[in-house]
Amino acid sequence: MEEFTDLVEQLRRRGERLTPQRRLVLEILQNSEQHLSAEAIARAIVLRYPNLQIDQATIYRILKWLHQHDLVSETSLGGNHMVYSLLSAHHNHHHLVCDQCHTVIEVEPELLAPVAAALQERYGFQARLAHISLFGTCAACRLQEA
Amino acid sequence: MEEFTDLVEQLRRRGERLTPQRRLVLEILQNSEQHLSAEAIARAIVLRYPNLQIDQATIYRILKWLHQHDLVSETSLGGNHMVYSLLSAHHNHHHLVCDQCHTVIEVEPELLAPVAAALQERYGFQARLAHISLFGTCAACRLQEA
DNA sequence: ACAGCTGTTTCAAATAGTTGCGTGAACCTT
DNA sequence: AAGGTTCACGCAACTATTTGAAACAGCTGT
Repeated sequence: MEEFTDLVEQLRRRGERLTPQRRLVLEILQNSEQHLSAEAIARAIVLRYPNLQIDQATIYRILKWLHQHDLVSETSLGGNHMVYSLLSAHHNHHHLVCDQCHTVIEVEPELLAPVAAALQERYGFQARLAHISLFGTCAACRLQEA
Repeated sequence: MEEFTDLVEQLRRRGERLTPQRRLVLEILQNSEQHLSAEAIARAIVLRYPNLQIDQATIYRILKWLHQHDLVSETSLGGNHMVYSLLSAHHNHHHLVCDQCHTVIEVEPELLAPVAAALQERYGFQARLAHISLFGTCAACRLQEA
């Protein structure tokens, strides 16, 4: 809960407006260990506050807004929808997604740190490398091919 | 044109079925230097053969099929649609996409080669790193922020 | 050239996400 | 606490892409 007010304060300090809808989405993300889809967030809201309901367009706008402020990641895991999760300092990682069996392997964020450094140095580009997905073929599926 | 029959033969050898629609999409991709959206491909087809018309669902299915066979890349450049391009040995690259000004910087594929090697070695995962996009903030936009 | 098996095309409908616009609410000022 | 400005919300319409099902067409063997 402390983290929650933390985020709220962080946003307020940036001059952002805090609506109940925004607090709600933040709360849901805060209380989830996993990546959530926009629809899962909507369901979680209704589950927790059965008489509330947030428009889907609003949820998408809030997620985009949080993403722009670098508070959540927006990731494709190969399915037909994006998943979102809070960018806490701990618990960051990237994803290896197998195109064949759709398994997702989580890898340490350090793996891409040298890339980020190189981009910064050579292009002055500050890459946002958080919860990225890389697609390919996992070890098990490679074996099956042979 | 030689490359074209090359691709066709490559697919036929794999036992794939070659329909006029597939040849057409291949031809369009072959003759384009740039990344094309599905809609751009449809337009290009009508432009070249005004009395022909391929269903959009077919175009999407063909593009997915070519992507699965590692003949084309499927990339998001931050807009609301994917772009596709032939994976010729030459002319490969990755993209740095600025979230603010939407500028796209092309970078050499070698930049991610160490990552691919590390993933292979540590996870047995064979990553498909071709025409990937990394998002972030470009040098110019970073200056403006300060 | 023909027949048949199998995979592909088309059409229409579904899904994920976006956008324009009018109303309403957050936050600043007083 | 009231007033006004600015921006977010809700609704509905729209775009990009996917999927199911039925008709159709490559390719193989004859």
